Order: sequence, then C-alpha cells, then structure tokens
Amino acid sequence: MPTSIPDIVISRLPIYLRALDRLAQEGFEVTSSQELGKRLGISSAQIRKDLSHFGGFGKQGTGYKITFLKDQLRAVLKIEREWEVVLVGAGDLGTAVARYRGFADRGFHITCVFDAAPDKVGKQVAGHVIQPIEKLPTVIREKNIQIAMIAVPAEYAQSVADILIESGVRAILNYAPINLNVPQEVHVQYIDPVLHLQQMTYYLS
Amino acid sequence: MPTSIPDIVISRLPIYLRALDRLAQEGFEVTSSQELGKRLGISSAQIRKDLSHFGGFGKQGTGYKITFLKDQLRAVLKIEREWEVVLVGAGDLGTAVARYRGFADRGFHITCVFDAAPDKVGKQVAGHVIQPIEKLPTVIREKNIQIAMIAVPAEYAQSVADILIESGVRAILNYAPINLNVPQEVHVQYIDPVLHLQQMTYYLS
DNA sequence: TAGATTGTTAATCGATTAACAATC
DNA sequence: TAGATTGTTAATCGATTAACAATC
Repeated sequence: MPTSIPDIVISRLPIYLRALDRLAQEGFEVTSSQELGKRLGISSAQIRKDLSHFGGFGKQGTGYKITFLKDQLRAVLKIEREWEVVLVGAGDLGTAVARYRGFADRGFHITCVFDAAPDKVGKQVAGHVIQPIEKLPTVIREKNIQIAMIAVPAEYAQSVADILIESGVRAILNYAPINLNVPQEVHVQYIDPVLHLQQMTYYLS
Repeated sequence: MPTSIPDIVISRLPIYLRALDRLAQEGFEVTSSQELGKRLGISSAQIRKDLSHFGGFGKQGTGYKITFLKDQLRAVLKIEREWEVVLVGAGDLGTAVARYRGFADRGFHITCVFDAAPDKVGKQVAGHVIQPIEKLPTVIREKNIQIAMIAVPAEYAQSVADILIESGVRAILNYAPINLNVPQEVHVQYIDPVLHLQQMTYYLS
C-alpha cells in the first residue's frame, strides 16, 4: 500500500455500494459518477476521486458497469466473504438487533447471542439460544470472531468491550449511548439515534 | 448570527452533551477540555474551538462547570424543550424503535405510530394505537410536528418521505437502508448499522 | 466524427492543531 | 504567588472541487 487511504473515503464506499445495489435493483446496468452523485448529494468529482484510490473502475465516455463496480467495492471492503458477528445483550435493543433481517445479504451473520441475566440465558431470540456472558471468551476464540455488537445498558458497555477485546475482537458496533475507550488497533462505531435527532433540532425553529 | 457554524461542529455537540451527562452521573461537577477530550478521543483544542462558537462557557484555570455547560449545550441544540416525533412503520424495526426507552430523557417523545398495513392498524405497539398512514398529514398538521422517523422497507421510504415533507415535516431520521431525495431545507439523518460494519471490515484481516 | 465521461493534477477551501496571552 | 486552563489567533494539514487531457 503506497499511502494509506483516508478514513473518510472508506466511510463513503459502503454508501456507494448501497446506491449501486439500488440502481441494479431498478434495472440499470451502467451508471456514471454524475448520476451516482446526484442520487447521493455528493459531487461527481468526489466520487471519481474516491474510487481512483483503488483503481480505474470506469470507462471514459461510458461510465461504470454496475455489477463490476459492486464486485470491486465489495472486494475493497472485504465483504465478498461473510463475517461472523457476536451480539452481546438480549434486552429490547439486543432482541431488535438479533431480529433485524438487513445483515444477512450484506455480508454479516450473527453467530451467537449473549446476556448476563440468568433468567434470559437458555431462552431463544431470533433462533439463537441465549448464552451466558461467561462463555463469550471461549466462543470468540474458538470461532475466531473479529466483530461484535454491544446492546447492553450504558453502564455495562465498557466492561463488555474490555472482555470482547481481551478475547480477540477487533471491531465493535456499539448501540449503547456511551463512548468506549479501546486500544487504537480496535475499531469502534456507534449507533445512537438520539445523537442524530439532537443534531437536527439545531436547525429547526 | 455573524457567520454560520459548520455542520461538523454541530454534529459534535450532542457527543459532548452525552459525555457531560456521563460525567455528571459519575459525580463530577467540573471538567476540562482536556479531560473531555481524553474520554472522547478528540483534541482539547478542538473542543475549546467548537464551544467558542457559542460563547465562553469556561473559566481559565478551572475548566467547565458541568451542569452549566450541559444547560448551555441543550439551549444551543434547542433541546431544553421536548420535541414531538412521529414514527412511520410498525414492523420489526418500527416496533423496536417505538419501544426504545432512550428517547424520553434526551428531548424526544414519540407522538404517534403509523403503518400502511390494514392488519396492523388499530393494534398497539409500546402503548400507541397504530394509525393508518392516510392520517399522517392530518396529525402532522394538527400537532405541528416537525420531526419524523422512517422505519419502513426501503422501497417505500421515499414515498413516505414525500408525504411527510408535503405535510410539513422538516427533519427525518431514516432507518431504511436507502438515500432519500429531499428539498434542501429538509434535514435527513441515516441509521444503517450495516454501513458501519462494512466500514470496519476494510481494516480487518 | 462528435459527445460523453473518466482519472488525475493543481487550486481552493475548510477544518484541525499548536501556541500563547489572559486570567482564574 | 504558582499552576492550570481557557478563548483565540495563526500555522498547518487535509479534503473537496475545478478543470482538462485522454479516450471510449
């Protein structure tokens, strides 16, 4: 790798991929940076610049073949394969995440669901038997799992994260409304709908 | 307003607020840009710069009084008041959103839940009687609602958004994995967990 | 050929950081 | 007073945009 690619570029690739999926679904076979940009509210120059970090995927005068570009982006993002993910927390939020059907066809599969509450362990959620949190390290190590989702109350999120990282997890999607402190080689992303709402109210009257 | 404040600054304010809530909960009464920065992985200079757009909230040598700074940020973000929000979609995802307890104490209240499916209308979800989507314009206009959340399948999201906007909604939180086209005076934010996962896999081996 | 669109370079724009006087 | 930390300015850094030659 000559120079490392900006995080912000990486963060846009899944958005491009999602738009390409949509275009394919609508029956298009070819698209252009201009059309994609118009749909996404992004300049065409930025899209071409972003893609050019990874190679020349288009043809002058024509644009981009959608199936080809999708495959290329999937390869860049390493989602041609399916990733196994553990989910910690089987409360309201965890249950909703477990039931969410949007993961399957976009590269992710929930392997196993964990909870600390003894009354939840052994019960089922979305086809998974809930495992006690004590088994987390074993399962992660045995199945070599690199990705976890945290859906526990804010007070427990940090200690869950510590266990996950200690066991070998290297990417965490955190649904708890709290910042996690993690070593720099571990990646964390946050889902907090309230943050988005609070941002928008600034612009309202 | 002398010069308009960058969106990216606004987007960090709710994060600061969330961290301040946490600090308060832990019993702290005063904090500094350094401490806040350390917790959030943000430079102290950036925090001071961001806050300085809105006024001088701190004291040299001492830092920031947490309760005071919280109040100031809430005022800036306009969340001293509670905002009414409509939710469209009462499927798995919508139900989970309706049940989520994290909105209440952070400035938002779900007024009403809508769904298009006749077999869902009239049933209850999280204490709300599900309304038919035809009533959306009336409710929005009568209650003067400015914020909506969309939790319908991707294919319907755009047409729901069109109805919402037509009825007067000015901020949309979209849980459907699709980009919305909206007039520029309407604000849209997206929740798509898969996007975050796909970003992180790039960095995994 | 004429028209369209890419990939890339250079210019612009904006955000982050460093540094420090002011002052609690 | 000595130490700490703010608010702000100027310097740096990085990302976006404009422009265009190449070429399908």
